Amino acid sequence: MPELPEVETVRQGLAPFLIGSRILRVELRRGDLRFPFPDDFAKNLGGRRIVTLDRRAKYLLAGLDDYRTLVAHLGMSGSFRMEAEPLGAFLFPRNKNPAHDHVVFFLETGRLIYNDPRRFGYMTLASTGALADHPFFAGLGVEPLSNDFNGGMLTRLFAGKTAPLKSALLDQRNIAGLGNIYVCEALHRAGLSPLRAAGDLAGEIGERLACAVRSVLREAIEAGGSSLRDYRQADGSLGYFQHNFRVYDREGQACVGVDCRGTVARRAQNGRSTFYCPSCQI
DNA sequence: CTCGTCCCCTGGGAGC
DNA sequence: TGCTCCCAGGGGACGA
Repeated sequence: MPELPEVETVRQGLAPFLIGSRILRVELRRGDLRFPFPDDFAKNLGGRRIVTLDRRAKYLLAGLDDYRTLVAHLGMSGSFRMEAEPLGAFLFPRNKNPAHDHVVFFLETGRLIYNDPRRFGYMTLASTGALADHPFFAGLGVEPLSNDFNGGMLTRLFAGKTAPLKSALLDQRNIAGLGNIYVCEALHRAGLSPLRAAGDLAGEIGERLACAVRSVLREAIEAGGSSLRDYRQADGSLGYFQHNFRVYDREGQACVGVDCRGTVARRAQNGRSTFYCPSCQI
């Protein structure tokens, strides 16, 4: 489900409820998600105050007052929702099967519930100061919305790589936070074929791709992310960037590129669907 | 190292 | 209506 824009949208939605709020207790309804919860996970969270809420790649990071950080990854189908009354109506997305509510955080500000049908998500506690060295983060690539990310660095990053552009962009060790949707969308915006070798980016083309990546991510965050199946914003409302897809899930439809008469195609790369226009992506 | 394939899990939609 | 098959916003473990 969630790529960088969705996680960022969730972060922004949860921040007012979480930052400054104390965790009264945590209820684990099963012992594992993708991985087992660490020993004493719930116990160690009880009584802590959340002081920061950040995002790295597709991870949510809740910094605690004991210099540890609650790390959460939503996998494909994970979602957080906040049930709180101060804002009026209960914030309760109706589409969630309560059988998949796996973790409940009882906060001073309400209940924060983690729901995840496929259980590809995971959570852990890590030392805040050593986060960069944690196995989840040590190998992660550049944040595409950071100042470090631009055409020159992208060209250098991909230099010598024989993997197709699609795979290189999806690889979290290169750029952290892109997923299948936004890779497809960025490549279309840049007019680049997903099949082209990554090492092949000349200077001006690298700049075009970097700009496309940044613009699609920024616009998606602005739109509250993309709601396909399970994704909702933290308050249960839908994102609407899916209405702006140019290629993703548009197989057989007309390319929306200016002056392009092509048709959107789909093919498998690394076991996932790539959507692209063979006419204007070269 | 770098690639591709398979797998984890549940649910929704298409087709018969 | 009900079954089967395919597919899905992620990513880790393999083997070549």
